Amino acid sequence: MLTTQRKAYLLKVLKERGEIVAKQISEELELSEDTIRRDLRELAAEGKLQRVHGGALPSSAAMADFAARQQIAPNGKIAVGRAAANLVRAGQVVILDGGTTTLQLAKHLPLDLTATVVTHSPTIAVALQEHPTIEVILIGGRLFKHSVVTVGAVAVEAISRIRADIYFMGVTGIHPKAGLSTGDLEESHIKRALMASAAETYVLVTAEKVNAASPYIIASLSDIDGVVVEKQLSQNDVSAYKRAGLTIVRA
Amino acid sequence: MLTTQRKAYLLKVLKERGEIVAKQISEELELSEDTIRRDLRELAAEGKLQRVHGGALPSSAAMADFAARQQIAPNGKIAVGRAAANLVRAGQVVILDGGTTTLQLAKHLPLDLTATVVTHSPTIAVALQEHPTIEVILIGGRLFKHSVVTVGAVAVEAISRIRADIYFMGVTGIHPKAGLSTGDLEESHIKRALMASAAETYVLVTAEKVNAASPYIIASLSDIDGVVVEKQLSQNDVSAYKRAGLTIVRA
DNA sequence: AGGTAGCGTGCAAAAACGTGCAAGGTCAAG
DNA sequence: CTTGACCTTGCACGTTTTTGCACGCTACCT
Repeated sequence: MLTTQRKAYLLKVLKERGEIVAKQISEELELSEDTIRRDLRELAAEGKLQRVHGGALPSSAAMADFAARQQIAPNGKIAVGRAAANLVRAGQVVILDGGTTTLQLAKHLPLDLTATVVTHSPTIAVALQEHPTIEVILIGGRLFKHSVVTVGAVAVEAISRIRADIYFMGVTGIHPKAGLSTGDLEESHIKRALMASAAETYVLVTAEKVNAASPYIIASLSDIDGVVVEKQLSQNDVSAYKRAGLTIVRA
Repeated sequence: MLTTQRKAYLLKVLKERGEIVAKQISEELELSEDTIRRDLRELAAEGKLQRVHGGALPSSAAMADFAARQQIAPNGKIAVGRAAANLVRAGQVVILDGGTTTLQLAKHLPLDLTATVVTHSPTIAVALQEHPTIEVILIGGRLFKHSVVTVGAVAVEAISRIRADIYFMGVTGIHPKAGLSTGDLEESHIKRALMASAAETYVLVTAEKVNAASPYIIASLSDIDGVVVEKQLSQNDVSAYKRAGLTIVRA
């Protein structure tokens, strides 16, 4: 095992488990604690993590967990969410992705709207619990903690049995050539399955995600029907997507 | 558990519950009171909290106000939840019912516990998202809004494919003759399905539910293995359940 | 006023730490 | 192909930190 690999592993563990216990890692990797400690010291010097007695913890709020991200809903996300909520018609079956932007969508659904919402995000299910006339269908499966959505074969299977009118997708990047992408492989599969179960797919896009790409490709622009973007984006920024034939909703 | 995490945990508890009781925390974390007291002393020195006899309080009045609002869970539910959490062993597959008492159970699972939690409650899934080492399996289905749990054929089907070690059930009534009951028919079906998928079933019972019955019967006392009850209940109250062969855990 | 629960201190064992060093491996110049 | 510089890794050693326990003191409650 190479040093670089080992450090990557450490950062991965930190992200997934939220902590690193030096002794535990040394057993997992069958290396001495000294080596692990050395790595931790170096990663701490690079600012990638915070060294503590016994192991390491995430360096800062930069690695902020989902709970923290949730509290600070930027205006962009609120605007995009509200605009997308207006696209929903009475009686429709709507699929809502997980994520902070779609959560804003859910919170902005009109109180007199009668519709069915399908989601794989327990957070959104809880948020819609107070809505009087919306029927909620929750997709089960293994909980992917980082995004707080269910993933896995069980989830894909459940999704395949649903026919929805419209799917609102969240992404971490949208790019004219690379298409839509996200940071987790499992999630990209789920998003594809949700697309396949919906007649139309709209992507919710806040400014920082435009012309960006993440490791895992979900689909190309030609596979979706429209995007909801922040009003502040320039004509230049959206022209490529308009040319691709997408409906542009400015929030 | 790392020292730094423990201090973070203390501050979190302080924020959520509005107070810290040293003895209580030492039981939750399975550490000596000395260690907790030392931590409290250090945090007090940093001005992060105010040390008092028996534990600690928020340093500022503004914080105390916020904390007080959060503290809505009655002591009985907290005690029963905590006692039930202690029944969980490392590596087990645990089914958690929906409800406020089981939510307390989830919140009191030791932070270093490795286990799998199966639940049909999105609320519990969200609460466990912060837990570092617990794998969460969410049961999908139609959301029954009153209790915020999934129900229906899809849920029953998903449950039937799971084999768990122990199931913690919430009820609205437990009665020596009528057995276990709840207020919704769909939920009673789900609870039966969950029982069938678990090797053992424990029922969480707060004082007001003892010797009460609701419209829909879930099962008889002979179908379950134990109950977790509040300590305040008299011997008289529990004797009927003891005679039925149930394990009684007093919280 | 007396008993109990909580407190702080000192102490010892255990765990984690940093440093220096040697064995082994890699790579490139000779 | 050999040599030497350089890096990585595990171990030994002494140091520091952490933790639980024993002891006597203090605060709180009845």
